[in-house]
Amino acid sequence: MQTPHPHPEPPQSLEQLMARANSLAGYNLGQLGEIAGLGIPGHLRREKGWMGMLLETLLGAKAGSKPEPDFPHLGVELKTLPVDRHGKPLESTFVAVAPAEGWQGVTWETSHVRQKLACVLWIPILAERQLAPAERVVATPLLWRPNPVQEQALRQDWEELVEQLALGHFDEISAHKGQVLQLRPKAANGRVKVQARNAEGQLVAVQPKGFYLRAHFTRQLLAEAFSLV
DNA sequence: TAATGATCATCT
DNA sequence: AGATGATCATTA
Repeated sequence: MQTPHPHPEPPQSLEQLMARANSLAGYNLGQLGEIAGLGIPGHLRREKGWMGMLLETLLGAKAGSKPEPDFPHLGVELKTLPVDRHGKPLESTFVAVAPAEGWQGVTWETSHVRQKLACVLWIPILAERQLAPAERVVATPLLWRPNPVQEQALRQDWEELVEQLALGHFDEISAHKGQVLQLRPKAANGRVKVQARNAEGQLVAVQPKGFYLRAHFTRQLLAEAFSLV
């Protein structure tokens, strides 16, 4: 096992990326934050993306806000996943923004959701809320591609949700829709608005939304990967 | 402003 | 407890 490097270059191969990811398992975030030379917050109330940014740094992902996979050369998206002591996800997982307009002609095959989920490096982190960030522990990583059953479930939800968006129901869709994929607010706050067209074609100001994976979906994909089957 | 990284806070 | 709706930091 290698020792984590503070600021590695982007990995040149999938094998190198996985070797790095495996080398982080077992460390707590206090140790890793120190290795990376980052400040370690006492809580994540104001730094909700801190765990994700830390893992990006240690794995050599491109920092910043580019609309690209975290490892473009490898086609791999990095996602940290907070889990409880049993490995059960504690939160849903943000996937992609849902544009308020322009859905006509968009298909699942070319969708950002499918592209983002084509190949994901999941880094589960024991992150129960009672644990301070420094005490949270990195678990065994999982390189995942949707199997046919999973992709079909994602596709079905995506098509149902996008149909509603295309029909002008952006502002009416709640998080209750979708078995594995849902739409939820995704904005700095409730005053942020974007323009959408309603069912009558009128321009209306709506709160931005994003696609999220339900926790039971990520729970199942972890279970399938790590169980005996 | 819009994209990245997500978790928080509250209600049921 | 679990899920929904709301929110926070940073960067280009």
